[in-house]
Amino acid sequence: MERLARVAAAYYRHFAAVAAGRGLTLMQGKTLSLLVRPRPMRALADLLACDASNVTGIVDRLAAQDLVRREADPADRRIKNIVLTEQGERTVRHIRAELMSGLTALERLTPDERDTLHTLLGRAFPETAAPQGGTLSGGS
Amino acid sequence: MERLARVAAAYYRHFAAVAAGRGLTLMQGKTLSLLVRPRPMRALADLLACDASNVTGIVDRLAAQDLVRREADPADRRIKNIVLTEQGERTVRHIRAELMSGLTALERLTPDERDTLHTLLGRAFPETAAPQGGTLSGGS
DNA sequence: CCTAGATGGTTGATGCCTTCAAGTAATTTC
DNA sequence: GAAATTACTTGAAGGCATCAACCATCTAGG
Repeated sequence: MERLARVAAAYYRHFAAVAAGRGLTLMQGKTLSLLVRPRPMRALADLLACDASNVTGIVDRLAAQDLVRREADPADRRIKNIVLTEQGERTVRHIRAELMSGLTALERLTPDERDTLHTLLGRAFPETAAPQGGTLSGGS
Repeated sequence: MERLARVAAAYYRHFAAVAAGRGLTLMQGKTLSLLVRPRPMRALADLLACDASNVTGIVDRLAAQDLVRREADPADRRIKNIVLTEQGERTVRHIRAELMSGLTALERLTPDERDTLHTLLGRAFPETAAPQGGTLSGGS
């Protein structure tokens, strides 16, 4: 329980450090890694669990670094879809790679143990079951 | 791995919500719950993994709400020990209680499973082994 | 069609956290 | 006792969180 708090803190610090290595903040890194496919601002706000007005600023800063682009939605002109630029995709790949390489944590467990861990976390926190915002498995 | 990210996020949101219920921010709540016993500012900075200059402001705000008090250290007059006021102790108790009651998560597991989870997390993240900043077990 | 209401996004204000650089006071080291 | 450390504070600049207000657009009801 308390260990969980520490693990959570360690994870966040690690992520923030990796993002900082590329001149990004935690939220900017999180946002980038959500953009495996284009998403409207509103979707980002939901996934980041923050106010929509907040996303405006975050995307502004990402766009200022040319990592992201706003694209008008043809079907609904209110919507702006956020898309990774090529540089943005490169950055995401790098971040993901560093996240993994730095996270030797899970390699200290056997595959069986990893599976157990995953199952237990899933049982304990069913509400974290991945809506559809995952980094993979985009069943359209 | 990705599940870990979600669990971490969920944990933080929960903590922040509980703190907000008492008019506190996440960092203020964290700080309060570290004060099971008096600690110098520097120790708080280390435990919170943030800059010392930061703690000044956090403690200022807690002190302004009369939850915390600065006490001069008799042995080293540079040091200011931060102590919970009575109201601060009440607040900590409430926060801790709400944290537990809201966290039915672990009750979804059997004691055996809880133990396994704890062990696995400990093996995967040995660096989170609890220096001595815990909320209990203060073996002086 | 056309008004009323909901929805997507932006802006502005305020407050808190974060990082950095600089500064004061007290302690340690030589 | 001078020099280097250490504990804490201050100030400036940037980012995130929350809230209220605001346009533009879409959707419903008449």
